Amino acid sequence: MKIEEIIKSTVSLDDAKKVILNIVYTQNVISDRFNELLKPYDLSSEQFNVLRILRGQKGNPANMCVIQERMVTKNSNTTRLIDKLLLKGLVTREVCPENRRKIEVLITEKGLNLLTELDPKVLEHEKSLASNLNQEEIILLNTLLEKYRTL
Amino acid sequence: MKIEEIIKSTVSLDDAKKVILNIVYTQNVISDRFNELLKPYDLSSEQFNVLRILRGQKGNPANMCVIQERMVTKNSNTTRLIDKLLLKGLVTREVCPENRRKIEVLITEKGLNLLTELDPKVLEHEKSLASNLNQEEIILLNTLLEKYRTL
DNA sequence: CTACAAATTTTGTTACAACAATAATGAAGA
DNA sequence: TCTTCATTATTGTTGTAACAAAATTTGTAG
Repeated sequence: MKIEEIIKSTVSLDDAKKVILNIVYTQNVISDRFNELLKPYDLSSEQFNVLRILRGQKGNPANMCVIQERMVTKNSNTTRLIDKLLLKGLVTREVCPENRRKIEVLITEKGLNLLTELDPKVLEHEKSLASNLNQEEIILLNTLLEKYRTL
Repeated sequence: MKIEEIIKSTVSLDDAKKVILNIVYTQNVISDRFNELLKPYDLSSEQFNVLRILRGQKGNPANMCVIQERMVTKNSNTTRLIDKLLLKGLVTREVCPENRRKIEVLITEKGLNLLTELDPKVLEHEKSLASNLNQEEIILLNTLLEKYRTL
């Protein structure tokens, strides 16, 4: 469905404007579907994102700074995000002994198991969204988006 | 900058995953810049969006349903959004006489003037974002995004 | 060794999003 | 007319986002 129909625009839109609407709207579609996927697990997409960053650390602890800079959507209060994960027993949090300003966050077995359970569903989500584009088009889309946001 | 560098990923990512990250991240870039633009005017992007919908009505009032379905990002509580615009004197709100369940929202002179003031800045924002792509690439990007989100 | 600046995280506050529950009105049928 | 259902909008509640201010620890210049 074209973006003009979606927002029921009566006038035809400039292409530069359309790109913005298309990106914003497509992001909403992605998020909505992803939140739907996560809902049964009582996990927000941000929380999931942090868990995956922690798994990517392969046993090394991550401090708040590291987590923040690896998040797609930078979130000013990582502390409270970690609080939630702590409550669910999905991560541990300890003061770093070398530098007591820092905090070491680690994913727990329970967190790892949850991710393992989610992995196939997330993969399916990613593949299903991209299923209307062939490999070449996907690569092209990546290139264009990267080029688009370069200032 | 490539999306892998941005999220400081150590492993190389699948293209289907990269598309998602690219769309989400690009949307963040767009929003951040747009909010920056609106900040001096004490207007949120949602509020701006509603004002533009109202101007698009060309004098005809819009009720809540109409506003909602034309918003790019559907927002469950349009009522409170309109409340804010009312407080600033940018819109009027009245009960529809034909059907008293409905509400007629209209943009005021003040609202129209604000939009007129913003128009060139918004245009500049749109053009500047798209400035790294030529016309052909922009159209291609629109096509690919539309195709991408089709289920 | 003290004082001051930088780095890192936490907390407070305000506003907004999501979702369900409620209210108000209208429409249609027994 | 009365009941019931559908439509439209508002409100309540809970959680989260944004942003600034504060707190804690470290490094360093005098």
